[in-house]
Amino acid sequence: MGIKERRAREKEQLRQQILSAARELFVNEGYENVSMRKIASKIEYSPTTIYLYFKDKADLLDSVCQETLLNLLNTLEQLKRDINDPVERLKKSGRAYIAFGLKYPQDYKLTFVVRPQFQEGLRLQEGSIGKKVFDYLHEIVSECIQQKIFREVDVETTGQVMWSAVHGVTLLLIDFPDFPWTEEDTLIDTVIHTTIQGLKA
Amino acid sequence: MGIKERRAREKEQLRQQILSAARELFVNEGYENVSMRKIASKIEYSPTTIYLYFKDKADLLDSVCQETLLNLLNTLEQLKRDINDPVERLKKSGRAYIAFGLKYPQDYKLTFVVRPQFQEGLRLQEGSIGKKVFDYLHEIVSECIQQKIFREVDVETTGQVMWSAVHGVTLLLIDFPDFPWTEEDTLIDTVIHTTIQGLKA
DNA sequence: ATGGTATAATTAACAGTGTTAAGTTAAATA
DNA sequence: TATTTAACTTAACACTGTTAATTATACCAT
Repeated sequence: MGIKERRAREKEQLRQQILSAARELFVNEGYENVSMRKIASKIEYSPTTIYLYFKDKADLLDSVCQETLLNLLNTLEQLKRDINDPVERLKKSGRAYIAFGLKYPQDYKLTFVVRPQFQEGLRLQEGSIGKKVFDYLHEIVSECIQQKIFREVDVETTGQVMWSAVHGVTLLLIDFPDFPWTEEDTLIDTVIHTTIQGLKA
Repeated sequence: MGIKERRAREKEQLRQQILSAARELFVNEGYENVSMRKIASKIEYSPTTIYLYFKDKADLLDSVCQETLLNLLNTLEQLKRDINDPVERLKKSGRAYIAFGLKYPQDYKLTFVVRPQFQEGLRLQEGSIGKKVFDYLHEIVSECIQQKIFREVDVETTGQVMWSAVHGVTLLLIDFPDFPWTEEDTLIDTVIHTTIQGLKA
């Protein structure tokens, strides 16, 4: 009975091999400049083998991004345990989100900029990791409103405003590293602080 | 002596024809889904003719982008003349900026996301239109601070915070069109309003 | 151990891409 | 009218993602 399991294990192993080859190439050379043949040759399989494990190139990208999202989610969940005050949690979470983006800039862009472009009609599916990340943000914001710390704007909008701010500054810092930014941490803190203040007022 | 001029005029005319055919296709079908052959057939020339006028497909998109950025700049300059109150001007400018991004998502992404990545070490080039757009923002923010409407944060940081907000929401709306956003205009207004409030407080 | 079977991986091919080199047509000059 | 020059097209190359058909491999029952 162990044979089927070993087989499944081997299959999973190859899947992971494809996945990590794809990530490395996507990150280093850009999604568009990476062909299925290039990925295949990296792992020394024929190009079509990949199609036995992933529907198409976009699906492969999607799987790579799911992994990234999972990493992000874990980073955030870690914070939830340690902090009680919702505003403080929101601040720290925002910082953590941005820090994650800056630590893995190419993975961040792959997930939040490239993937949507090539996975047309991508929505936040129920149960998906992306949904969970957003739910996490949603939850904190929700608490801030319940405790009457934020003014009465509906939860959805408030969360989306917060997301816009952190997403925006993350991408700007990634894409224009040579721009004369004010000191990085200052900028990040000011973005978060300003947004939170704006939501209070 | 008029012949050379007529020829030059005709050449410029075809260049414009290519440009506007490309714009229309890029806007309607997305840069990735538009082939050189498709553009060529739209203007009833052979595909290779385009290469007599533009270096490659990226250059074609770049030219489209420059034109539209110029439009944006003109739109903003118009606002400057019509509105006196700096806060009101900032609001309207933010909305115009976002509206531009949503109308020409490929242009916007090319300028502010894709190009910086592939032209490593690229700053907003001195004299470029992108730079001028940022300078414009800088100028308004500067006035808001001078008039003591905004709290005392230095001009650079304030401008960058504002940019982060509009950049963020623009990209999110472009990249996740199927996300369950609150009504688009509501979100945009709230982002701008929140950021401005946060900068006042 | 051998024949059959399911599964995994490959080869060959299609229709399309951006782009270049070579060839052709048309127009302006001498 | 012949020649030069500019504009444009044809044919081709080296790719791309992806599918159908085919081969090789590993397992199972006899």
